[in-house]
Amino acid sequence: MATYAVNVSPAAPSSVGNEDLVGRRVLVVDDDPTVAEVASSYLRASGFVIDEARDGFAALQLAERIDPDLVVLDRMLPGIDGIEVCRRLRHRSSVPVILLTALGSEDDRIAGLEAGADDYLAKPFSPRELVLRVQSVLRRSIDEFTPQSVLEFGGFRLDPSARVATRAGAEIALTSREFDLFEFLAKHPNQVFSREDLLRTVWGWTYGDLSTVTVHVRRLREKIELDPRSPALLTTVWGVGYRFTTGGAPDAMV
Amino acid sequence: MATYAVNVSPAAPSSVGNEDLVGRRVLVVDDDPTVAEVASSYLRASGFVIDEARDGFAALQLAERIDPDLVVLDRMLPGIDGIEVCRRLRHRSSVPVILLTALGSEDDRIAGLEAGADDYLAKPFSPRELVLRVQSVLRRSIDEFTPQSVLEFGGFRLDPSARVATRAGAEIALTSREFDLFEFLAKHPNQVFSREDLLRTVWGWTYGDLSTVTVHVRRLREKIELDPRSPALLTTVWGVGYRFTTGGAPDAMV
DNA sequence: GACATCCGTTCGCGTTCCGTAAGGCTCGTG
DNA sequence: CACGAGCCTTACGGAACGCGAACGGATGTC
Repeated sequence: MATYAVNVSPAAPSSVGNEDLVGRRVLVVDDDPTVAEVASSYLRASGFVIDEARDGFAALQLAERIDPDLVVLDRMLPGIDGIEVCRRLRHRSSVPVILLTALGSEDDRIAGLEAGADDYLAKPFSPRELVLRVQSVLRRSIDEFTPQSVLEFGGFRLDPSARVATRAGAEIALTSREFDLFEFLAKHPNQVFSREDLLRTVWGWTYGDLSTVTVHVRRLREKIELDPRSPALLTTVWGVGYRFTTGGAPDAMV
Repeated sequence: MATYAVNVSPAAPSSVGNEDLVGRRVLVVDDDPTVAEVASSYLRASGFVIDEARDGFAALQLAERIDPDLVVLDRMLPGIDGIEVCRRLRHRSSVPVILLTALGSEDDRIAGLEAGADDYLAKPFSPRELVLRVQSVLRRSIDEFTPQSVLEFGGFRLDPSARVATRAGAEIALTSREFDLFEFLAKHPNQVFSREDLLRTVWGWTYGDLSTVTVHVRRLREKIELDPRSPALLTTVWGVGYRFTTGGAPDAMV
């Protein structure tokens, strides 16, 4: 089944799979042992490596030592306040922070965002949602700092940073949209996407004319398919959407 | 005529529109017929397909059979306690659970969190709010780009995300409905489903012509059975329905 | 300012798929 | 063995869908 974790920015097509998240270090900061325990065990079950701190001071010290990939931070803490901890964390690193607020009050949210929190969760929260948010935020931050890798498959080569596509060394002249579409499909091969899916992820629209997708698929086919009349790579799945196959026959040469 | 993808709730930062939720299966578990009835009718009005159970045991059994997308679970149940039901549900699937608690007591909340509930609602609840919570939780649990697990059995291979079915490596050309039917049956082997069951789960209808199922079963048989005249995998259980056997003879040769 | 490029939209056509209806067959029961 | 209900098979019409071609507007370039 599918999903979405709250993404504020219009659906970024992430290439980071859940398996890339396994082993990441998460620091859980809460003075309530029960809450911390529940959160930790769920996160651990999802493959994260967990450290815990009971107050702000310990949190800062620990963060310094272990350099976590993400921090789950309670807003209300004995000693240094959660907001302040967040600010100080941010002062010397760009570690993502998820803030746990007492209630979804507007003030808390604003304060949290100002302090540099990446996301927040109102208490009482569901541990499963916490896991989803952690994964989502981590995915985003990994995306951001991972240099875009070049995609190679079946004679094609896609360079996202240069925005150049070649087949057997020869450049394929793609327009901007065509490249975006191609890139997304190439990053998620052997998966069917509906026109709505593509409109949301590639175009970043939540509504719109679906035939836009149809036409662009057609144009893309014209440039990458050997025989655009009977597509071999970018195939239509009737009543569902489109699927990109990198090369059922391994390395379908040109 | 243009076809539009419309997101009904622009307020929510999620990219999953409400239309994606229509037809999802919700299991409502409550021993009080009045409560169950109210909840069911409201959810049904919002486009969900509803099944009901009166106690924990029936709930677990039904969940096994129909594989719901979400469970609305009363905390107080005759026989097995709601919390325990939740825990057992979680034991073998990741189906989201919304717990109905007698009152927002702290103990209930903690116990629920530990058992893995996704959200709560204190009784008496507003049916309107229930619908909203169900939609919200479902939206969260839908992760679009995480490929689903591939099913393999007796020479067959079913890839739900690619929507490709193969036997011994050779692709079987299935239509959309045929694939859905095949997928559902393959996910619940050795179980008998009535035509009503299939119409509800695969088609997402609560009423309709049962012969629709009959015909599709026949069409599916034509494509997956070695001898469609005497089916070996998708067999008829007279007066009851259909059963799919992954390979009565272990690894039914090709 | 003229031109080329790209993008989103529109319309008509051919195809595919689905649901339903009708008749024949099969299985279980009395 | 006969009957009836349940199931299978076939055929068909309509609706949904995808495709191709072309148009007009917006944008950027020379």
